[in-house]
Amino acid sequence: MFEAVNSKLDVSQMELAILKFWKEHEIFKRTSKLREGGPEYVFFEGPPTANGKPGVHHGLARAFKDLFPRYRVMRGEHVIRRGGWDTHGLPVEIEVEKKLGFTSKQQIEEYGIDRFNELCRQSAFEYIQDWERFTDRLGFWVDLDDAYITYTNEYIESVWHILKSFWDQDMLYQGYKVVPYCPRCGTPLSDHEVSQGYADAEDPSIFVRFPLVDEPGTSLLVWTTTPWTLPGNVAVAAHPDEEYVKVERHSEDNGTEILILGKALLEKVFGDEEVKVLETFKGRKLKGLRYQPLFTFLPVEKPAYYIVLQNYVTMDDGTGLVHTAPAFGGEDMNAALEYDLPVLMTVKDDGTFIQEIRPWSGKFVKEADPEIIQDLQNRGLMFRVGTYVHTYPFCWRCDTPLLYYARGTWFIRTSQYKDRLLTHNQEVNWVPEHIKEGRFGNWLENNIDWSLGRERYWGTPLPVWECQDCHHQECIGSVAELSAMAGRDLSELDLHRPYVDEIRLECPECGSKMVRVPELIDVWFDSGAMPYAQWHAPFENQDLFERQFPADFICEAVDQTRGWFYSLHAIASLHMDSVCFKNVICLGHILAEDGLKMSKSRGTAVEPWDVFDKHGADAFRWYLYTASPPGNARKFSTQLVEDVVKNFTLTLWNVYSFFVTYANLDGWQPTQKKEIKYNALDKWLRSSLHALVRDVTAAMDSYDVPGCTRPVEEFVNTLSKWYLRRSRRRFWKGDSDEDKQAAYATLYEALVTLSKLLAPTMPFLAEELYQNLVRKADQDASESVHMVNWPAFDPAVIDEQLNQEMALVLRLVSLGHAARNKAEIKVRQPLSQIAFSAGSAQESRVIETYAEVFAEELNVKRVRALGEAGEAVEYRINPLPRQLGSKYQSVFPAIRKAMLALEPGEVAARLLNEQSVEVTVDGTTYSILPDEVEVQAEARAGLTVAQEGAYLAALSTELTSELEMEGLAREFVRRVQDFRKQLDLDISDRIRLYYSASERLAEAVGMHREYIMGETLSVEMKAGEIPAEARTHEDSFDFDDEQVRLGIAVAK
RNA sequence: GGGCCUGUAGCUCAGAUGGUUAGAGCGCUGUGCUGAUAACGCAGAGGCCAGUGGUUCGAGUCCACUCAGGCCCA
Repeated sequence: MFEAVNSKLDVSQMELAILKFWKEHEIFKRTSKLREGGPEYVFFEGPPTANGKPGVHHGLARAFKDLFPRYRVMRGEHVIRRGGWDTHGLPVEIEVEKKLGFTSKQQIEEYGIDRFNELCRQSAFEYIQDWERFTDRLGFWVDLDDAYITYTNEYIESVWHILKSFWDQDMLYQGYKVVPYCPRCGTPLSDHEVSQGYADAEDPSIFVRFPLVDEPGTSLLVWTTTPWTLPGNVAVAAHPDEEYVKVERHSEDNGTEILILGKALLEKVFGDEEVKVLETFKGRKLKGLRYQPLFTFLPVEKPAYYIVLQNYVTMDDGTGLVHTAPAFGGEDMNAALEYDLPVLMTVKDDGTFIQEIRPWSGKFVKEADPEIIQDLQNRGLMFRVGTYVHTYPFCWRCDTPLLYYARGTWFIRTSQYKDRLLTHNQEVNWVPEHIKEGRFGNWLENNIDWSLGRERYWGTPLPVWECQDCHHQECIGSVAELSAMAGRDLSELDLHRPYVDEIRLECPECGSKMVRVPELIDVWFDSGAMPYAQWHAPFENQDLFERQFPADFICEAVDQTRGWFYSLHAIASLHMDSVCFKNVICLGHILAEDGLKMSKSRGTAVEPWDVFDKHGADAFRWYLYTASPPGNARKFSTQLVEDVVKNFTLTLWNVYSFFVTYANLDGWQPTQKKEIKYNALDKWLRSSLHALVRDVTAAMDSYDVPGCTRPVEEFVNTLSKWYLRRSRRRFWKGDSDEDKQAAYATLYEALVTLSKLLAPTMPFLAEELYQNLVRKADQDASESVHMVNWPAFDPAVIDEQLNQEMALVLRLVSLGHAARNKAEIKVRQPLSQIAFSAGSAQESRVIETYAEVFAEELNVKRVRALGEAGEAVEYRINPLPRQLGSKYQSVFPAIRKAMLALEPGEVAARLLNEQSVEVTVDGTTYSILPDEVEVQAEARAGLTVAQEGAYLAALSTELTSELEMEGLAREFVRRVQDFRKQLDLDISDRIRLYYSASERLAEAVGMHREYIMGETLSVEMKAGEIPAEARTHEDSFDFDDEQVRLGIAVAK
């Protein structure tokens, strides 16, 4: 016996019970143990930071991450699903700073780096319990007890090892580069950090005169949006090949002045003002032209203040003459290197002017802009002042405007290994595919060196020590190495600041003191090093690491393209000369119902626990899998998850509870091994089922998530709405014959297979079905659906033709129902016959093959093909463009015209007999084949007809008294059934039935006595007075002008 | 400014290699059914397939440009 199933499913309660079952029986652990020795399937968990609460978007990634390991385990593979936590980095520091109310680095140092970092260590795990509960409830199987943690000494040591190996290969270098720099955080930002903080900003837009030294009264007109960089100006750049002009205009003091600017920008700059063009020339002519410096706060030790030629100059906006301050722009710095210009460092680390910039010393540079503008105005150098709205980068954490700033920092020479990065990218299967060549490929193509240094506190220290005297540098690759260099055992040392900083080494070159450089490394390097560092390789577990590298599968959202995806890929390419992950699903973002990002302030954020509590994790997961392709952004709401429950879960649940109910009534057991005589419907269902297994397996193997879920949905739908609908009677008919056995066996096979197919995607429901359907019947079966093997399909069972035929049957049945509706004759009234017409001879065969199915479903006595009885039928023919068009190309329209000009009846007759038809166009004769034309039939008047495309159903509506009697009998049955239900009788309760009916009805009941008793489970049926024992169950019914009084007594 | 993606019914999505009449589910309206009933059947309303121009006998599909949105980069 199966456990009785309540047709009303409480999803949440069911899932919680399954969770408990998994926990009590340690199913997760045992699925892994079970597959030990099997092929290794490698999954890398991208470590989240637990210093914020998990949201639905984390559910998205975790749902997708969970799917493939579960599937692979069922395929017999062994998967280590090790969790991980990303614990370092600025986000963590910022949170702690907020708590402490700090706004500057100085406060941190005063507070003490040791105490500060201790708080960071705690903060990184602030919400770890939320994460654990969330992960658990979602059914994401990942080992969090043994998760790797990026702040551990072991992890850091592995990172150091990689850095050292880079150092040894000269991949690590220190360089001066203009970097985006946050003056508040006091650190340069990586590109991926910068990219998170672009926003529209209004900046000054000023046009400044740079008076020429050798041509009094003539000035260069230069445009900039960063007045604060002007004290750092050392040159002006012009494009060598663009046209420039010298113009004369009336100046404000009623005199005239001469300005030089790009010709293309004349109109933009002067608008309606009339200016006189004195001269036009190429930019290269300007080379070396000297101008008077705007400011002379700092001495220059090299030639400066002249025009340089640079190809990056454009005529898009400004004046075509570009102010060059090497300390504050990448292109400026390049120009400085090319022309050997001086670099004026006018700004301190904290973003304020240095002492030498006297008027604005100590002022934050952006705040000094108005004063600088005023100063230039006072000196008559300002041509125009305006504002300019553009997108400008702000610090992604603290919102401070970033400064582009020349700083000494550390880099990895990734650009030198671009070829390797590109080659290995070719080995990766990206889902969606376009990321490979598009977003990620382009990014690699334009690779720039990885800026590694971070001047912060909570992170992996860069293990480079520098001699204070001779500046010799040593990179340390392990704790042992450090100990050896320091001359004492440091194995207990916390490898964080400030402790590492306190270690002083003796310089092997000069014997002087070496101290660690101040930088930490980019946290992305931490997470990108996880394939090695999670195992503490190569210091420990080297063999394990080798078995667990590279990954078969990783999955994160698209924003990781230049984050984790890149850091994994770059480190693996440089360190191992290998691909790091073979398959990657790159998820789109989750949007709120309004199509915008979820926002707490707009109230559009969805709380994941709401979803879990109301509709469960399975439905949540299923929605994410089926709603849209994984790479697309997806709108999300609780309502959409509810629809999954209603349309999918409950449909399946109904089939399941139906099966269990009747199987229990009949005492049916799956273990009964007998030759099964499948009927056509069973064969079709099994054919569909095995095709489903085939397709879902293929989709799973190619990481096609909609492909492994949507077809299941489709199958369940047809299972419920066609197979079960058509097979219902087979289950509740009295005797237990072969046909009934076949029905049970088929439905059981379908349900059990579904539970396995659903195990990776709906792990709870799958387990629930499995426990009852399989474990209840067979105590020796695997303890969990997640421990069984993935279902195999039998190609011999798959009959594509059968599947197509049944699709046609469904279509024709639908037409039959439409015809009945049109005739306004209910299905309960039997009719004499229905005739169908299909578009081709081949399709017409289906009508005969499935005559019985049609007869039963549509309640007709006879089913036939239209036209066979010689009734007058009109035909239309439809030459099919797909076939004929592609065959005859441009002649097709003429052929089509010629076909339609022929006598349709004759053409149809030939085609339906599978003969070809000849048409002549422009003297050429074409032979048109039967499958190139669709034949549409039209029935003569007198039949009730429903038509769709080439298909037609014609219903005979004449009623004989015999048919009417049968109709009445069926109506009678329905009243009895209604009554049974009303009385809340059990489905299998036998009854004694008493009735007194009006004359015609009584006659009908008499004629169909056996049928009625069988349908209503009556052991006795008597006309006349209702006996006392049935009095309590007595009622009257009127229908079809007939009356009946019924009494029911339950037979014991 | 550049790159990648998306745009098909009120909503969520399908629409191989181009094929003339663009589909499904949900929702809505009407109607039928009532031992699958938190259902089901049938019918209906609802689409300038984002726009413009091209290629073609034929374009939702291919090409170019434009517009809107998302993400990434400057």
